[in-house]
Amino acid sequence: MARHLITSAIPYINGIKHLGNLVGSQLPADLFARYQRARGHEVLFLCATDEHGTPAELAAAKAGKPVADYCAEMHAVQAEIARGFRLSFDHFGRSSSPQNHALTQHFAGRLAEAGLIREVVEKQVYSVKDGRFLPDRYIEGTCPNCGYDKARGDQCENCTKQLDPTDLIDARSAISGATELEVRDTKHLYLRQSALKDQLDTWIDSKTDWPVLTTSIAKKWLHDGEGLRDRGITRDLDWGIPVRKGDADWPGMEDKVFYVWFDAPIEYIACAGEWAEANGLSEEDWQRWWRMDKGADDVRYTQFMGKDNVPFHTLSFPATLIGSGEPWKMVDHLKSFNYLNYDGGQFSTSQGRGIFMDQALEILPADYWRWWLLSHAPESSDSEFTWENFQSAVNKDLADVLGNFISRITKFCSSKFGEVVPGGAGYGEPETAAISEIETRLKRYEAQMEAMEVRKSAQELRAIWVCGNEYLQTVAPWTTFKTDPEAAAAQTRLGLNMAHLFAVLSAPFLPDASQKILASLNVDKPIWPDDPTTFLDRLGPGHTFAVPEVLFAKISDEDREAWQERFSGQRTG
RNA sequence: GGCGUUAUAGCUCAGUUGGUUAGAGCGAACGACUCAUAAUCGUUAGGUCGGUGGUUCAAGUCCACCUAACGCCA
Repeated sequence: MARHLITSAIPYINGIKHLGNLVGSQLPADLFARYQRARGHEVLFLCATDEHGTPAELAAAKAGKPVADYCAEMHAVQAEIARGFRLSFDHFGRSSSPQNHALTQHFAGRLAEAGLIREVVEKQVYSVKDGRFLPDRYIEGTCPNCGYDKARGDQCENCTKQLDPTDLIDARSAISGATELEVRDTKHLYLRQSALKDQLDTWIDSKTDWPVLTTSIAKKWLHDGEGLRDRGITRDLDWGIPVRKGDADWPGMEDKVFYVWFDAPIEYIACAGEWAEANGLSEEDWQRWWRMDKGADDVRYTQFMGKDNVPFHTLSFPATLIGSGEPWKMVDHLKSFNYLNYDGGQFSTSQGRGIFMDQALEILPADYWRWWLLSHAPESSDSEFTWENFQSAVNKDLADVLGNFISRITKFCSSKFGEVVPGGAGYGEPETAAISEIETRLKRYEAQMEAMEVRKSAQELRAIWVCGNEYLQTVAPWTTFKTDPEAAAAQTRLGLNMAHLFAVLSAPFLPDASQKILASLNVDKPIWPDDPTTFLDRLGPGHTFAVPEVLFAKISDEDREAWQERFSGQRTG
């Protein structure tokens, strides 16, 4: 039994994510986690919310709530939606957890001891009235370029020009409106990533099985221009993890917090600690997943993320781990995704364009979205969501091919033999042929799932469903029944066993539908069909079942048009 | 303006290290079946692989230039 540590990129706290975000990390990670569990492996699947930083503070201010309260509420909302999509996290943590505070401070301390932190004095805008330094985007004023009077210190939203806070005319604090601003010296910490460049380079080179997309991004950051640059890891904010050197104070850094990019990936580890705590487990129980010296040497660690996150996972986070000098588990496999486009443009959180996770669940059950998104995952390049494509794929694949198969075989059996698996003859030549075909495809399905080839896995799974319809069409038990009921009984028996097989194989993609089929077939402990020949004989004569409700309703043209209309503009509420 | 990505049948996409008649699903046409959610199964049609030139015995697959779309940065 292998051990799989699986993490999905952690979604930012300020609002509900769209389907592009979902398919870019959480959903394929869930597919992989469910598959590995189904194969009987030990899995720890972790995700969390990324809660620190300026956008969280701004969103909280906009909502008129203390930032801690806002984050707690949004975490609950995101957790609920994740459950709605059947994302099977072993724990859905928070980067603001006590565990992450402690661990982030611990790493900073280790890095400082190793001489990998340097202090830099910078000039930054200070608001006397607010009594604090202001991040660039907390400063408003008139744009020197276009005259827009609500330009921010980092960029003018009106003319999109990049700005420095000192460029603004009549600059004021976005918090209080105070105009008494001055530029003061402030001290920040930088992680000396450049000192780790060679070690990172060697480490990347050892990952010969990584996709080119991934290694080329990493290599580009390592070698372009001056090479890997040091990065600031602190900020002048209230909301975040206080800068400390392990357990000790960090002189001169009293009012600072760590920058969100530094503490967010550390949450992958801290989340395991949260998981242990939530389940009444010990330190050792989570450390055996993360510490090479405490049992993690046989763990296979896979990360899922969108392509924009690759540099953080291939360089910044590994720099933290390597720099600590401690034996932390490093990522083995890194699966990155491109972007999903929406009807000719991009999904956009800031512009409210596209379909958001909560809205998706309002109109259709999770399985519909899971199937379409996974079978069209943007793996090799960006891919495109259109309502027409969604409608036809869902109707054809789910309703016609899988749903109808379950329906026709259970109803046929029910009408001729009752709701019980019939006995009759043994399997003959057509049965052997069908089973052999399924076996071939099953091996391919398993290989694609192991390789995390999401689209190809979906394709192969669908082909397996088709085998069922093909078999029924070939042997035609409804005709056989008229002349040879014994043979028809055997054909029906295999059909029902195929339904069982399909349910088990489909579970990673379609957890709800799979569960419904298994329930109607009276199977409570599904096992993986390592040997299809014996598996397709598991439901023996006399085993009872019940005809299930229709598994997948079709999407009508009217529905599609209504949704197309509803989601054509910006999200309003 | 710089960098990068993409450009394959009507649509959404596969095409490993260059090698026989370029593939899948949907859609279309025709046929079979009637157990089933007017579902299913089979057959067929459809592409000078964005354009031009080059390397090679051989290029969708490598190189150069061009065009278009998109993305990142400035």
